[in-house]
Amino acid sequence: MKLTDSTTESSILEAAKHVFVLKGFEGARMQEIADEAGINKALLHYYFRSKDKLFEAVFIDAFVKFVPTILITLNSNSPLFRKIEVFVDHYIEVLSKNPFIPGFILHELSHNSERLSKIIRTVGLNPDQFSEQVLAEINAGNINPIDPRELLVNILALCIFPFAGKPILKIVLFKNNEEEYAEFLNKRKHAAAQFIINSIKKR
Amino acid sequence: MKLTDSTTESSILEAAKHVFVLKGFEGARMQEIADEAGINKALLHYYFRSKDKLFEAVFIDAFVKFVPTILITLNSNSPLFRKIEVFVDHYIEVLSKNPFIPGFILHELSHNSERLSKIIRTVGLNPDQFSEQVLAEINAGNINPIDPRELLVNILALCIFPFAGKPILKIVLFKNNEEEYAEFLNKRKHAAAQFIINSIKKR
DNA sequence: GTCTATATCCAGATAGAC
DNA sequence: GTCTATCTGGATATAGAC
Repeated sequence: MKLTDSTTESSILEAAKHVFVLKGFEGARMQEIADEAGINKALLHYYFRSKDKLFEAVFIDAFVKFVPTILITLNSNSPLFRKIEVFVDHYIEVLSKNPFIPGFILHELSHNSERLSKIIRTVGLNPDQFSEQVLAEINAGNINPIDPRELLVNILALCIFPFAGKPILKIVLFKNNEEEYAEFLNKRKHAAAQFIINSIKKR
Repeated sequence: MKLTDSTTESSILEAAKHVFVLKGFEGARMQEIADEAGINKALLHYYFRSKDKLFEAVFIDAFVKFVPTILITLNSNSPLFRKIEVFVDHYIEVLSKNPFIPGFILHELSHNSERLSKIIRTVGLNPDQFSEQVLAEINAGNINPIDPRELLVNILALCIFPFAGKPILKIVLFKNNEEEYAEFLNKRKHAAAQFIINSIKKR
């Protein structure tokens, strides 16, 4: 978009992303972002007019990076079971490297749905192709009948919830042990896919 | 706890709960809580010393009301399949009446895990009895092998995610139509339980 | 472009009358 | 207990020198 992709601008964006994702819009402080970017507050306002604008840039970036790929993968041409395996494995892997993104997106979306919903629509998420595929498999007698939207929500829930709910799950299941939780997530790449396929597979 | 359960105190708590749950700790304003309770800011500080204290009262109340019942139900004596059906139906029903609670608890827990994790431990959540039951069913050859913790997380994920992710799901799946989403959640009480049971049931 | 200094605003908290 | 008025700190944002 900009030709002058100065180091400053990108380091601001990087710092802002870090702070906003961790603290949320309301909890984030411009001072902290400035510190983390190694500059001062005034420069933040020079590059981005306001906290609002800076946040919007960060949110759009995170949203576009993490959400549409969901449907791109699910709308691909792979056979259904393989698609589910690949998706779950890939998405849990990505989220393991960005564990705070789900909570960030869900929270900000809940609290600014008016302002941010236009972003969602701009991206143009469409689950129709996935739905068609599911219905075709049902008609062919390969899987048990299920509302494709239910299946889609289930897949997303099983991937995302372990991250959004990490703080409490880690305590309840693993006495707050970080390594064990990481191992749990790793096993889950396979286990969650298997759980889904087991449920819909005709036997 | 207090003998003088004045109307004022309870109306403050009610207003505070409403505002905190909707806006989060950082987003909430004492002024808004005072307005909603029909009093002024000074009285808030008279009853609860600070915003922090008021928040803690609200959070504990919400947490104790919504989280431990999860495990009480799952640790009951019902047979596994019936237990899952009852739990899913009951929990989706409860959350339908308090749709913002999941996001509230998950978000605040993520951002104050140090301060709030003692609350979690105080409540004493223990999934062991549920785990035992699952393992017993596996050994008896009634269900397919599965890590009980995976199963627990899956059940919670399928119930909670549709609420935490409501803003985006409503747009992607139903073009933002509220009634259709409510109907989706209603069908889900049965569909989600069936999805789980299908997956673990030996056939 | 980058800084220091400052303006402006607003939220949490307190003082003190009633 | 409840109010009005006020203090105080901190956060966003701007002015203006370099």
